[in-house]
Amino acid sequence: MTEQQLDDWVSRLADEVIADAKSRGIKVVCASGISPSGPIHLGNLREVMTPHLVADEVRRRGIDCEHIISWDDYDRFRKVPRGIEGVDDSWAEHIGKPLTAVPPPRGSDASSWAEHFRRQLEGALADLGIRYRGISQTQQYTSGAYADQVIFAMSQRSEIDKVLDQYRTLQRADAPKPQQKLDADQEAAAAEAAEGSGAATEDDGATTSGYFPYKPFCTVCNTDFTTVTAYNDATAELTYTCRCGHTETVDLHTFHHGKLVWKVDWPMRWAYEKVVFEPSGVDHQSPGSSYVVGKQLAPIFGWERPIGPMYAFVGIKGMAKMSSSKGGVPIPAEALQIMEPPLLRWLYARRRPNQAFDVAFDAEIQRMYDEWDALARKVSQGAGQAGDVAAWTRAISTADGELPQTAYPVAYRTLASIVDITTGDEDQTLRIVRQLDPADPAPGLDALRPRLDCVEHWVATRMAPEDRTVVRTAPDEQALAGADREALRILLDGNGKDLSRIEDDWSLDGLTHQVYGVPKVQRGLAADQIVKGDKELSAAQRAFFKQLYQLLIGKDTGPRLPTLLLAIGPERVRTLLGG
RNA sequence: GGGCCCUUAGCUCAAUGGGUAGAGCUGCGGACUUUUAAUCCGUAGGUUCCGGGUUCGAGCCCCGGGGGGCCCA
Repeated sequence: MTEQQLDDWVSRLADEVIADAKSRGIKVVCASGISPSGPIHLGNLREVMTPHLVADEVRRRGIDCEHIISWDDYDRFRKVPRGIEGVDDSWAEHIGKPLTAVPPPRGSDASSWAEHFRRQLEGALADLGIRYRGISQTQQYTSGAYADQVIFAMSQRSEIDKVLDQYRTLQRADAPKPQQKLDADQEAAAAEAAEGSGAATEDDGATTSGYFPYKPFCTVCNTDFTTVTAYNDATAELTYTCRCGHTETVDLHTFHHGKLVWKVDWPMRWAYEKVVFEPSGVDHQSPGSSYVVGKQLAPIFGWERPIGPMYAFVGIKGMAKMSSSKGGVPIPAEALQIMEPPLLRWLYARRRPNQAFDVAFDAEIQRMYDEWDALARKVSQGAGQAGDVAAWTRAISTADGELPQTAYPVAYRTLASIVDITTGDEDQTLRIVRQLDPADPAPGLDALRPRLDCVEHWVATRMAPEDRTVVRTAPDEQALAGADREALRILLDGNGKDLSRIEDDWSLDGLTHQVYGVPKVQRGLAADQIVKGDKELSAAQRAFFKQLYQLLIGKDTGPRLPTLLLAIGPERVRTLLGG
């Protein structure tokens, strides 16, 4: 099956990319650009996963290919993100500095803001089996790697300005007059939008003294609140002034303390790295966005805009209050605490880039896992449609080999329910798990990992309180008083005939026999008598079970009783059931 | 005001470069002495958002419109 070429959206993009690289006589280079300006969330992961999947498909076909990740860590620190632990308003003093010159959140041992957030992602990328070459833009710019490109861009500034100006005037001409007052919400949203990232809102380099696509960071205060006031094309000497009062003339041949504005920086790098494939988010779809403008700017640098689908946003389903108080949207590392790498890969591989999807952190994750397990079963039987098989293959493996998988996969929801009632007790967990399939019992808990670790983390941090099973610590005397005491006595002590004391066979099977036997002997039947289609008996069983759940955990329903009893233990069961 | 994406069964989505619309979940029915399930089998369910056009043939391509999402101004 691995011999056969996969057939899905990734494969079709790879066809395109390979053909393009071939026609230009170059190696396939797929690129991602990540700005470590704050937590790099699951939406940003699409920026990495999409080129990764394409690059990986190219490699699977035995064609040389590279995936680069440009860390845009020389971007300016725009604003202080809210809700990040160890960060407060005092970080505002760093606004305008390169991200690598901003201190990391308190408590981090990273060397800078950029490194702190970059490292969080790097760990997850390793777990996900993503192979790439990381390129720090700080490193590139400050080393002078782009010096020629910077000087070239400056020499082409009127050309560049002309392109950018099309959109500037277009936007003004088409802008409708504001006809109604904005309400408070709209105003706040507008302010947020104006202040926020948004490639198109970025300063494109226009100043009152002319257009310059390069912006220096001030050598005194290290911010980019600078204005270029003069430039000499013959000598590459540039003069700037800064908000802080500093003024200086520098030679761009040797001065490497600034960067091209984003809309110019991007096309320059396409050319510099010979990028053939680089997707972008839907925020680049509007006219005047860097991706649209880049199509016209790339030729100036002797390149053409790479193939680049727009990818839709990734939503998060079921963020409990804990995360909202904690502030941000979850990052890949957090997702990997509750789901295995192949599952996360699958979520990104199964949907085409233009489809939005959600990553579930709530109980929906159980359904996701059910689907995943069903897919694995289907594929192992040789069934499944082309797209399904492709997504599954991309999820569990890369061109470099297979990712670690759980040897003995038990359904996520089953494990969740077991971990919930055993509160993580390993002996009990193992005992219950081994009962699941007596014909092929789990060899040990290690065979259940890493999925079990994910489940334990999910139960501990994400399971909804109302779904949790909380065993009573003391008997509910009132409920006990109204209970069917005879039934409880038979359950605990037997009926002196075919049901014995509950402790006598304290096993899953024994307890099953016991709990189902009680309503039968109460009705004069043998405890193990086979009864078919007796509606009354069914009703009696249900009522009896409901009573037990109430006495044990204060709810009408819960985990299967034998399992629950096993987890609670005989002494506590006797206490809670009155004797 | 402009742009991009989406619109298929109750829900989530498929449909190898036009060729009789399929899965999963849910629902319903049944089996299993084993719940309100952690099993298995069966089954129902669609005017493919609407209107035109191209074609022998359109879920798919073209035009117009509706609805939803997002971006920009």
